[in-house]
Amino acid sequence: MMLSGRESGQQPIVRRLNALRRLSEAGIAAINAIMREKILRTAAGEELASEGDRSDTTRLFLSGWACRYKMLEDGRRQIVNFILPGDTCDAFMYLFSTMDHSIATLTPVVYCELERAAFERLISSDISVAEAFYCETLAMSSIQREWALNLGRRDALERVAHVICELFERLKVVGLVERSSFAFPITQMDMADATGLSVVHVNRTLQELRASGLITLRDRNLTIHDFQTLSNTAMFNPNYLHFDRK
Amino acid sequence: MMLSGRESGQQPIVRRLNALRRLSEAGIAAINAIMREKILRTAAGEELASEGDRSDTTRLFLSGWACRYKMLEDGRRQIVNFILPGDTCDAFMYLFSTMDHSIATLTPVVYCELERAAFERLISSDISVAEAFYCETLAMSSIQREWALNLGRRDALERVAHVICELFERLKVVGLVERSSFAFPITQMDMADATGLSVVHVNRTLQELRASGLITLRDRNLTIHDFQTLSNTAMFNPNYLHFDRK
DNA sequence: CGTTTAGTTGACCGTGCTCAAGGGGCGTGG
DNA sequence: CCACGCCCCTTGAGCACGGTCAACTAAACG
Repeated sequence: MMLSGRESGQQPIVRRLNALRRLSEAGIAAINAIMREKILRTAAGEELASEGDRSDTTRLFLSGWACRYKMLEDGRRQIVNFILPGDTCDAFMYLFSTMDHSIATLTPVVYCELERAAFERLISSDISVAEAFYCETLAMSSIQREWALNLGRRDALERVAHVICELFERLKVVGLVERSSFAFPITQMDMADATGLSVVHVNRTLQELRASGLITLRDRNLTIHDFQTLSNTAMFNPNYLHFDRK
Repeated sequence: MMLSGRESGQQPIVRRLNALRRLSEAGIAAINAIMREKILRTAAGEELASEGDRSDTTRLFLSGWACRYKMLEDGRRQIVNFILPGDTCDAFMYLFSTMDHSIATLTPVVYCELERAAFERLISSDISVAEAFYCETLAMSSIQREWALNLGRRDALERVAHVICELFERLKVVGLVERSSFAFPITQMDMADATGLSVVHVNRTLQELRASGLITLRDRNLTIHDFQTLSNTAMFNPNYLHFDRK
């Protein structure tokens, strides 16, 4: 599928929002304008927000990977979502008093930070922008539902395959996939916490996927050799990502 | 905790929204007014919406239980959320072209159905109403995250205990708990699909909870004898429900 | 009454966990 | 420059949590 010239040159925030809902030219301009304001850089392994914190700032992720996670008192951790370039983090979260989960970077990250007022100004400037951010919030919710299905009803092989398929589709939309290959910067530990498995079992599962020739994962780079078979194994249906741009 | 007179007499939609975010008097009036329009009744086991459908109507649940669920091709089912009296179903979902999950009633249900236009009129009539519905959408998202933690990192006993604690708190807010007892109309099969366990194991787990004196479950009625211990075993932290009414 | 649906129990088994040990790569400091 | 420590990946062995299969009971319902 070819991308139109209008899309392929855009930065990830615009690409993603535009995949969720068609942005107007004015909307794109407004987003690009605000993006020049406050750009921050963070190292890997930093906690950007913690459960219990106040939640006043919205973050627009430009590059790098992060995750949302929750922990149990005894140290068990569950990653509930990955945050990828183009993702918006905690739009509207300021309506609640506190964060119900934490956010940590998995790699060095570059993002644009917006105070509540700046974000509200942005969404009130253009209806298509507002709707796109609503869609982004709903899409996060939809991904959470799919993850519940993943964690509750898929076995180890299916789970790992499913996470890989999701990452592939999400990265593709923001232009970070090149001939079925993409940077895959997370550790097997992170993968374990995302799939509800142990590190040891994730290791064995990845080897199974490698042995059957479906993927190559080397030097933090993942190549999908047979997406059809991989997505069949995972019973992956991309509809829940809502990249249909109604 | 005593409820003020203003709250205890309200119907569940107002009680729940008001727990998420303080409603204005005008907002409460607007909700009560619209609630007189189109009230529908459905039997148990009916599918209200199916994955892939268009999603134009918002439903406000007045009584009975329903669930959101997703299925895999081979029949495995995961309940991703319960829908209880006072819950709003698919506000803003019309921004997407299709449903990413299905909704089915677990008991006979009474709800108010709003077309997109009617819902948009409602939220544009009062800012506190609009914000309360935004909060409702965000709260659903937060519950999904907690469920991912539940499914990924808690063992069987903890999972079942956690679901019971959540239902207890959510029903309490809408006034459906009486001295630690509440109607518990779902089957062990439903519980299994919500916790990612098998029916057999849910049965054994419930018996374990009964044997340790934490709960009584008989005739579709559940009593919690020791909420403190139950919520400790579940590592239940009610913050994620966001009943803090910032 | 027969049929269906929900709950219960037992026996066996398998997926995935735990524990443990070892290897490779890389950064840091002596 | 090498030694050391740390992080991440890998592999093996044993085990346990929870699944599957099957049978039976009880209640609900036509």
